[in-house]
Amino acid sequence: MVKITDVARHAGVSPSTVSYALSGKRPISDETRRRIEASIRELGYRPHAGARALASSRSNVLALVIPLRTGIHVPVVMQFAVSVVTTARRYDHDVLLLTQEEGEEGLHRVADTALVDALIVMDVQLHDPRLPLLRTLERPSVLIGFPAAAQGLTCVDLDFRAAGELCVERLAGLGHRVVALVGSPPEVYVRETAFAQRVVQGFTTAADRNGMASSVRPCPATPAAARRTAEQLLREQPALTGVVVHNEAVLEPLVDAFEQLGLRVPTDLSITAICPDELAASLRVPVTSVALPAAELGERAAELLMRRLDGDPDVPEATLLTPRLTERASTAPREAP
Amino acid sequence: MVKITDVARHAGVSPSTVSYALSGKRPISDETRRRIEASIRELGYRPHAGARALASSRSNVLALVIPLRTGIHVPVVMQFAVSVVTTARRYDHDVLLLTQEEGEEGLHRVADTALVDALIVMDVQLHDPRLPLLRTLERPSVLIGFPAAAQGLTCVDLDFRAAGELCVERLAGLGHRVVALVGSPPEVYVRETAFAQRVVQGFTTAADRNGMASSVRPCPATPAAARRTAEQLLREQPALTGVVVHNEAVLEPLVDAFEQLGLRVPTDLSITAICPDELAASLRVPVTSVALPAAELGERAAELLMRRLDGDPDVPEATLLTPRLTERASTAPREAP
DNA sequence: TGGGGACGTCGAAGCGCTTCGACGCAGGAC
DNA sequence: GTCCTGCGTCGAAGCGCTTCGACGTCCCCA
Repeated sequence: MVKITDVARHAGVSPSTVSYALSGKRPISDETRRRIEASIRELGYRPHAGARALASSRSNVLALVIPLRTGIHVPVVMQFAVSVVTTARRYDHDVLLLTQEEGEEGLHRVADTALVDALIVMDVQLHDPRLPLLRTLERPSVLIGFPAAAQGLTCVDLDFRAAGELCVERLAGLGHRVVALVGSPPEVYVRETAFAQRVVQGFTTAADRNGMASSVRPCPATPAAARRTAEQLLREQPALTGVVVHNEAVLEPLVDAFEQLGLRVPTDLSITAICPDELAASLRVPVTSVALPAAELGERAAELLMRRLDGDPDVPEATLLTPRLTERASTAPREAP
Repeated sequence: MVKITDVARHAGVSPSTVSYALSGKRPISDETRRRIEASIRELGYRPHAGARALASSRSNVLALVIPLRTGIHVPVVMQFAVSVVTTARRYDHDVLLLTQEEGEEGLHRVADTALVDALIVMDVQLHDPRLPLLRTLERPSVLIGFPAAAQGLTCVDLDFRAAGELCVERLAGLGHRVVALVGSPPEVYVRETAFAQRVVQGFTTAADRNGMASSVRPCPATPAAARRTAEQLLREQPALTGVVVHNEAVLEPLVDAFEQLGLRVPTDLSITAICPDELAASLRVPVTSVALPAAELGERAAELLMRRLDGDPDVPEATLLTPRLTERASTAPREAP
């Protein structure tokens, strides 16, 4: 293994000079820098990560905690993770993958051993047991999702409340008066996943504001459940003409189910969804949707973390991305009755 | 930060004794060990990862390189990753996430800086440009997938050739004489992804062996493409009664398409697939399938790597998992003509 | 009864890097 | 001409841990 002393000798300087040339923390003459760079290239030098971490108390590694639970759309998690990795690399950092299964002990482990400099935590619950820990940890963290009490924590998320409202407002603008929300699987609400509840709030608020008849229905992530949900909705709200779907897994089967029950989309029934754009656009009937910007969320999270690591004093605590609705083929004005 | 010297003082022993108590590399009396453990607990000591890595030349971190490309089923990648992380943790290791985008430079970086002790590389191509690098790297690696020339490399994969054969043999056993393979998207074959080609080989071999009429058709990962493929197949092979699907994304739309074209599954058309069990089992018509054992592959890969890190001299180079077929509702004996 | 292990512990060296203080030197201000 | 300042570089200390060799003690066997 070639080390910094080898480079120093080869370039005719001291090890500290090589270190400063690499880090830029002290001025180095162009001439010297060039010699050092040449030596590094020639010898194929790579600084030892452990030695660096020990001496500088910086590992240049971020921890990313991903959820494993059911009811969470896997491609979204993946997109997010990839985006975090890509962004971290732009700032010369790497990403350590943790599963939620490891729990608080896992967070402690990687933080207290200085394996990582900072953490990104996904799938935050309204009353997440990890919050106190994250607050006391000596390393900064960014949460994806907003817990009930977010003070002192850096949080990033899509504004799901506004997303719910946006979907309803769109339907209202098209003249629909009776709407329903097909939500995430029941277990997601049971464990008080923040974003799911916010969608419900936004949906309800906007429906009330517009004087619409509305109902909310969680839905397990299976085609059979989708079909059952569609049947129940039509039975209980025969005048239903607008549906908001916040459940990636059943979006397609749900559309199919409605059509098999005799409703044409969008002629008889308008559908809007909150889901990744790729999914909405790829369906047989492309669905008008509010995008779930997983990649942007990942990027933002990583960037906020880098700012905090840089000691930036005014990193915003709350970052809510504004939802954007893309019109596709699943929405139309309500037919005159 | 509490360090090993603090623990040593608190327990009334020398730092080296604490270290040996922790690593078990030298015998320590029960009495002393207990005192040390108590001190560790009381002080909340966690060894500094960087210092450890520097002194022991072991970071206890594995690199996992995941593919980003199109045509690869995301949930499978995720399952695999989670399984690697879980298994690595069993052996007290963590996992650093790299994207394929980083390429050979990324491999070099994490290996040469001693950030990681070993690497797991997914989505290996038949003639993967990373192979020479992996061979010369001073750290062990395990590949998921078999390149054309695998000597000197530790590889793990499902036996896709056998999986292809198994699907055909099942159809043959049910009396089917005309079969087709709906494969992965064309780009997967273009870049010579090993597993896709092996399925084709197995399929063709078994079909020939059984004197069946057969055809192979790559299929883009969209419902529209699935429908088009179904139509073309029926046009070109009107006597078709058996289909093997090796393409997660189109499995469901393909079944739908066949049914819409007037074929009942399994009465008129038997279908077998190579895909994750969850997917096959969750469809409206549960599909007879050969499981893609992502979790098991991940576990095997991590375990092989741990053995190599332990210096085990006879770690097998090739590990091919035997495919298992699960009978479901999509296959039936061929109707008497 | 003496010698040789095994056991349990310690001290010191060193892993490869960063960083702090110091120092020589050139240039500008007076 | 002197003094000060800032630039560019060096040497040494030290980050927190592991590991090697050494040493004392005890026990067992000849």
